[in-house]
Amino acid sequence: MEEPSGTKKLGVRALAKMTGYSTGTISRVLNNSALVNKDTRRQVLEAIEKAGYTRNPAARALATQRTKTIGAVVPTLAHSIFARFLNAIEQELAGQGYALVIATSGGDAEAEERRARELVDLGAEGLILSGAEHNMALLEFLAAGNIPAICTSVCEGQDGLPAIGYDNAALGEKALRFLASRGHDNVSVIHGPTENNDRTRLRIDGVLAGAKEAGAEVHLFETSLDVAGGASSAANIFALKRQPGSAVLCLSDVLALGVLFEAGRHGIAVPQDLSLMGFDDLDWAAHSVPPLTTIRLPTARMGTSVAKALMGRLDAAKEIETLRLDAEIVERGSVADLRGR
Amino acid sequence: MEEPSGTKKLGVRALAKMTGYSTGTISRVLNNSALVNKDTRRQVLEAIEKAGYTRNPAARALATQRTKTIGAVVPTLAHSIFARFLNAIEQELAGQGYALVIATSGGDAEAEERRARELVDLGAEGLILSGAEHNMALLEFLAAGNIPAICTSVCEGQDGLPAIGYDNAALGEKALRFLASRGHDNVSVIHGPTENNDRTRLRIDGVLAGAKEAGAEVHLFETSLDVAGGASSAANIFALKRQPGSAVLCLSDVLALGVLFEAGRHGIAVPQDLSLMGFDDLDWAAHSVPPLTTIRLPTARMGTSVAKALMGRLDAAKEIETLRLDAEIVERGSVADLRGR
DNA sequence: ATGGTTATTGGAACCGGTTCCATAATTTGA
DNA sequence: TCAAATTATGGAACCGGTTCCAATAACCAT
Repeated sequence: MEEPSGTKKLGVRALAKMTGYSTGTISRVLNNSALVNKDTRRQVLEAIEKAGYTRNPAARALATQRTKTIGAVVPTLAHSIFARFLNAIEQELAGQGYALVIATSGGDAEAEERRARELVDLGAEGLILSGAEHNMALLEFLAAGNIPAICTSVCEGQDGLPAIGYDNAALGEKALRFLASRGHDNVSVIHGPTENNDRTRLRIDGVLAGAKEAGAEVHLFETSLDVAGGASSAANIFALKRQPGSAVLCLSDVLALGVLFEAGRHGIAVPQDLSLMGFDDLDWAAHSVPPLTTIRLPTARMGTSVAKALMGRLDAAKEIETLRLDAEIVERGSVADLRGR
Repeated sequence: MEEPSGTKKLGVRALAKMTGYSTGTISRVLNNSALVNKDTRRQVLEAIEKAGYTRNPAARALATQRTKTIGAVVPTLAHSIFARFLNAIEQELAGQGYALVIATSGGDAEAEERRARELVDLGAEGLILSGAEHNMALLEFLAAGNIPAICTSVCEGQDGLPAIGYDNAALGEKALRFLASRGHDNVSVIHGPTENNDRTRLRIDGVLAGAKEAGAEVHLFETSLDVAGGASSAANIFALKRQPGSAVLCLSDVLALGVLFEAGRHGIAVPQDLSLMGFDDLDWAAHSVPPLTTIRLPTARMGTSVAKALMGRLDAAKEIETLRLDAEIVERGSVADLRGR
């Protein structure tokens, strides 16, 4: 209907007839096999070029039992932290001829399972998951199908799944200790939803542990994970009669941006009147006023490592090893040093 | 090597043997065909469940000649504007059982062509491209393979390609007219790289056209498309002996954030001392100090439309029609009204 | 009972590369 | 000069669902 032109279908067999060689030879040329005569290769390539042939990916995948596709299920693409992560993965995969298929779960475990199944059903050979907390059904599905998968953004997988990421609890603790070391013994912590988000929960656990050790007081404020959430939490904090502390720790930089704006709106100077610390090190953090002291998450390195691990598993049957990347505090100007005052 | 356990391979034929039905019937069940006895269906489904069978996507794709996969090539995933766009696409596609494969080009036309080919070679049935400006080789490739593709973020495709997006030039003009209508007749325009970015060029063209009509003066500042770029351009502008105007128009919100920070750093009040206008309407724009007056791009609607159009083309051979979405100015507090002063 | 449907199912052909095995051609070695 | 390699190539079998056509069974109205 679209193409009443050509001679039906253009496949290896047609190419074979055209060139006088066999399908086997055509295929060998297509795959850069060493066992083809230079001259033959040239002829075949010419024919391919002239005929405008492109190979059928499905047939190829069926015959080789490889799709060279890996899938990633992330809560959302709308947060730059995930986008950055996927960007790195994609870069790494592309270099080896792999494709990245993505799906979003909205942070829901059921949805994650569904989407993961769909990705596999559409050809994904390996999966990248977010966090360590997954549906039992998903785990069984992965085990049954012997599908390699990696938990990311955490450093400990669930139920035998390997993980590549950072130690959220340790980082939370580190952040609080840092603040305490600067004399802040009463910290307001703003964080996103804990439901369906083990990374946030782990960070909170770490913060609490750090507070206990350092003898600091902590107040938790849960809100939506966006600038608006950060701003409204800040407004709440500022409105409290009894000032709940001299520092605000945001478990995501987006929240910190909201706090920064809200502080500006109230004429509260950072860090003179209020110290602020973030988590992520987003693009703007180095340029805000004041520049934000935050924890730099190794998002890009994580993406690269995940991609490499998965490809190693698929291409060379190399077992995927859990990897803990470290993240350091980037000290800029948003936290005041209260010692000795 | 991995599985010395089972009885070799588990396919429809094995399932047929197990249940006593034929491969045809198994397939019919798998595809929810209406012509299967209720009872038969139940039995087959049970067997499938028990055996933990999952169908081979490649074989299915080969037989049906459909992969239900569409590909998107974007300059980068690291900018939230693209992430938001892809998020919307993914949501829409997922509802219809389609998968989204992504690739990044870094804004380079050669790379775009290469990546587009790879996506098709990996199974993409349709392509989503950014901007209207593409490699000739890519266009030929698409035409030769009769591969549906859509140019996005623009409202006019290249060489017959359909487009779904907004009118960058018109919006640039609209922005400048808006500023002029508020009494700003000397505007500094900060924008990202124009090389390999027709959208930015179109916006600039529009701005210049608007300036001519409104009798306003315009100064262009090109920089990198990030907060740092916005900040450094702002610093340059502030440093100019002769104040080049009372308003800064940023052709991307990220740049405006940099300007906002830099202004704060210099003690320049927005909008009292300087008016600022953006482009995109990112998450934070409604919450900054002052909230940013900007042009809200219909990113999500664009994503949804693109997905729908592509699926309509693939599932129902419906021709893709170029679509111009409109974007309006969101007036918040960052532009001062100079009239009558 | 009879011709004609309608509801189900069997099964082979097919989708289009890949790959292994056999064959043929050319070279190497002793 | 003959056997053993080495190099190229042909070709059929195969990957695993899908689908079309034929076949059987059950059902209907006259």
